[in-house]
Amino acid sequence: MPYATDDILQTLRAAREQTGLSQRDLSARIGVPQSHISKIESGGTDLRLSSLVELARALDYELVLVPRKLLPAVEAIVGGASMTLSGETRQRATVLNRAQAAVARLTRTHPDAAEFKRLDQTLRELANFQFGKADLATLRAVTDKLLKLPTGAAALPAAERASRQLRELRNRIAHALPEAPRPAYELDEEDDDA
Amino acid sequence: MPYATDDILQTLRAAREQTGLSQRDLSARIGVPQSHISKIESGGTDLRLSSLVELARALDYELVLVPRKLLPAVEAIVGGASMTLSGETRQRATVLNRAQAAVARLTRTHPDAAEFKRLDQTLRELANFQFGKADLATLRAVTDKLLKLPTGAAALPAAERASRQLRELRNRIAHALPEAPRPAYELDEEDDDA
DNA sequence: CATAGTGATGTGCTTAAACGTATCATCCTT
DNA sequence: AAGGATGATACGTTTAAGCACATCACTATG
Repeated sequence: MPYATDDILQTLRAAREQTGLSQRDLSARIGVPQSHISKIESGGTDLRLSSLVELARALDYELVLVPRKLLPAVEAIVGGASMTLSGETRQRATVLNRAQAAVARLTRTHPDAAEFKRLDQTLRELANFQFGKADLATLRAVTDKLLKLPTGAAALPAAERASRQLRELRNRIAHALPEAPRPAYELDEEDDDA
Repeated sequence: MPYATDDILQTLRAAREQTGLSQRDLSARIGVPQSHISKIESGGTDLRLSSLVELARALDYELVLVPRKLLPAVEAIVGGASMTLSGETRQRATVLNRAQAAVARLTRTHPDAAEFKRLDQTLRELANFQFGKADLATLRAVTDKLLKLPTGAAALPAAERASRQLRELRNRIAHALPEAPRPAYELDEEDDDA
């Protein structure tokens, strides 16, 4: 049943994909089953206002009632057609998201470790940048390391190494230096390259 | 249950009052009982998205999903706090609304009469003005005449008179002339004054 | 005072949203 | 080929929105 509310649902889906969240991620965030998110996004259900607002806020959106006369002005700001974002941008969002999740997990097991707060802060700063394929690979590799980290106290040195690598990445991008002095994805002792 | 959707409902109510519609008018327009409108506006129900959109459109509003980052910019345009409008503005909206309804009724019974289309056009133009107490009284009086008009063909001369009076009113306001040459509410042969 | 229009409430019925849980086909990545 | 993650569907239960009809107190208006 194609309601006249299609663009809202489309915006919702675009917003979710833009932030690199899966339907399951989002559903977990607001405490509903994934099946529900799917039904909503495909227009198979007629959302209640409270649900819509909750959903929108989880994606950092807000629901606004706009007089028709002012619609063009507002759409000029918001960007009317919710642009389909490039695959690269999506990958970047996804990996950043995974990294934050990994740090969050580690923080839960080590609430005392200051290194994790520093890591989280670095990740937030990285979220403001637009970076290339090599940078993406670096972030992806570091994230994988963080995800595989055991929850024991022995993880701290590895975490510190990851933290340092991410700060270097941030600084390089921030200062727009040409390229990494040595391959960015040569992270550790073991594996050497893609 | 004070949802986080209060401002939306408040905007809805403000929009309705601004256009001079009663809950019954609005309910008739979108085909729901008045009790439902009341429950909605008082936050006693959790609207479905389709209903909300329908309601908003009936009031010439549109529902838009705005990224939090752009919220200040959008609110600057829309006017954030839905200003409580003065009682005079409300009366003006109400009477204009009644007048349009009266003309619409007459048009239905006389689809051929060009005078009614002219009347409707004049009313639309008047809607763009801000007018004082005397003008309001004039409009109110003419509207009452139109409302009491029989549906027979004999109504045409009276309609023509009303049309002329409204055009004079519009011209006077548009050109900001000091005041009506003769009391605006001396409309017809019969009654003489308030 | 009577009448008409306003918004707020109440009661009952039908339908569907919300939710839990589970399965499915499809992609990638290993 | 095996593995994990993705989004789309299905089924059953509970709760409430939507709707209709009816009443109420309040306020202007004649």
